[in-house]
Amino acid sequence: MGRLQFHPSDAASMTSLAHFKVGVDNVIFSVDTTTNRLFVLLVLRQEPPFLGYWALPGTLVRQGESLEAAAYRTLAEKLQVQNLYLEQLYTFGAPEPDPGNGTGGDCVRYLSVSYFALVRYDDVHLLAMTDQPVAWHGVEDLPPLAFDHAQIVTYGHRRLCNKLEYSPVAFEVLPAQFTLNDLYQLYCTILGEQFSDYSNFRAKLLKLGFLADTGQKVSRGAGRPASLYRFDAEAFAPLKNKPLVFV
Amino acid sequence: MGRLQFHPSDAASMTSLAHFKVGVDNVIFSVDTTTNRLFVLLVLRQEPPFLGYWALPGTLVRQGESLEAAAYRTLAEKLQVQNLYLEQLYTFGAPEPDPGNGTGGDCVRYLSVSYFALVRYDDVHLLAMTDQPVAWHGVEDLPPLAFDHAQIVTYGHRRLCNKLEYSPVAFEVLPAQFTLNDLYQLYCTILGEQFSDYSNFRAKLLKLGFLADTGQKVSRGAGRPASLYRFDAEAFAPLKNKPLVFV
DNA sequence: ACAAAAGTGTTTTTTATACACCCATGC
DNA sequence: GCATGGGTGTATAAAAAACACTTTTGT
Repeated sequence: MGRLQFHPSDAASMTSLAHFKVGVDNVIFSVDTTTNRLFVLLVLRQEPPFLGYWALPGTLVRQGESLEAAAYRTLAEKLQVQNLYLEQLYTFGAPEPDPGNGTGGDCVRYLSVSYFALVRYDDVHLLAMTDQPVAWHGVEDLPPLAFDHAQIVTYGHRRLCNKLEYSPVAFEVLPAQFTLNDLYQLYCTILGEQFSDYSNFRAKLLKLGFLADTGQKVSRGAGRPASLYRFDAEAFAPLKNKPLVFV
Repeated sequence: MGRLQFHPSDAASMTSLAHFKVGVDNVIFSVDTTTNRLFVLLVLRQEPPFLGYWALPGTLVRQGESLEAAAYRTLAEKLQVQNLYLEQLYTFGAPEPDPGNGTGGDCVRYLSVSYFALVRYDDVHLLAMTDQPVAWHGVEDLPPLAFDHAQIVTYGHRRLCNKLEYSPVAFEVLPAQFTLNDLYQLYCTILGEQFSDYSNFRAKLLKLGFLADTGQKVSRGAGRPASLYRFDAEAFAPLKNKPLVFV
């Protein structure tokens, strides 16, 4: 991918260049469709700084490892999940404030590339095998986070809302068969309450033509049983890359 | 900004971590409103690799320098411009393919953070004082670019199109006073020809209410003189952060 | 029977789109 | 006058939004 137009042989300014370690931080969202809560995955730090604070799962990039590979590696240590598609979010790389020890800017700097994803809640198994606690936290109810991870989560949430509106990510997160109300609740959970009338939401989604009625019904407590639908990827294919709006 | 949850004291895996130099590459767009051409700023490389190829202006990040600062610094060396607002585009950081010299992954890696901006053509003065040629190139007519800069330009163009549709960047690029046709031509130049009827474009923009008629007229050759408008930032303020669509 | 949830339809209001047509100026 | 570009309006279609109403179940 992208490289630079400078090179090690460009020795003139070499001495003053910054040395970096590069890390990746993952903002992994999930929705518990039974309680309708939006969660983000956090780990409990076991070392300073920010010992005892919750933080986004991340790691430093190793030799020969791509950024994405590093992101996937950290997650593989903490959870088992199917269909994980990470998307790059933002790169934070301000120099750390000079600690005042007179070493100047000569020390190693840290740069953080953040990735985000939305995963199906039921497909995730959190791994307790590591000594580092891992847990879902409701985004509306986050503890104080290490570093500026709270901002990163906010940034990721905004990106998630946007994605939801113009791409069919919702169907990667719902079970294979779902009711239209499930779908509606999911949108409400992520986008907030007042984004559309349920009745109009129904009509709009059905008219798009990529929701196939399976014929099966499901009854949840009182009330009329709902039809179970599935996402028809083939019917959706021609709409790909179109600027269609889901809500 | 963002940092990591690991730290130099985490020495266990230290040995296998990658060392990075970090560079920034700028995708600077501009529109020549007289010829209606979309340009991107390129520099001619004077050193290998890709000697003699055109490339995006970039530099390596120095000690104590933020990513953005580095991006602005490179540009300051190559052009004088007012109102330059860089926006982060993407971070490319795949490990370079092993050169096969047996050094393994132990060498320094390069990571590129790209930024993009749209600048007012008339506000730019290209600086020839440097030994490196700098020039505008039409995006529809690019020479072969160094590294994968062609992809970065494509990526930036897509981002520019999106920005144009939901934010008032166009007015940062037009002169303070402009005709509605100027505005229309600008949109055509960036988005491509068939995006909207001129007449409907007019009506839509005027109804939004943040274009103030200055009362002045300008006559350009034959035809009825056009009204000069200006962007009314105050009238636009309440629409900020709204998902309004410009076209 | 009644409440609850699913699903359908109707009405009203905006937007989008495609034009036709009038206006003011240079030549 | 008439070609040229600026500017206004209209007619049609589509979409968004609000909400009334019917259907089918559990209790």
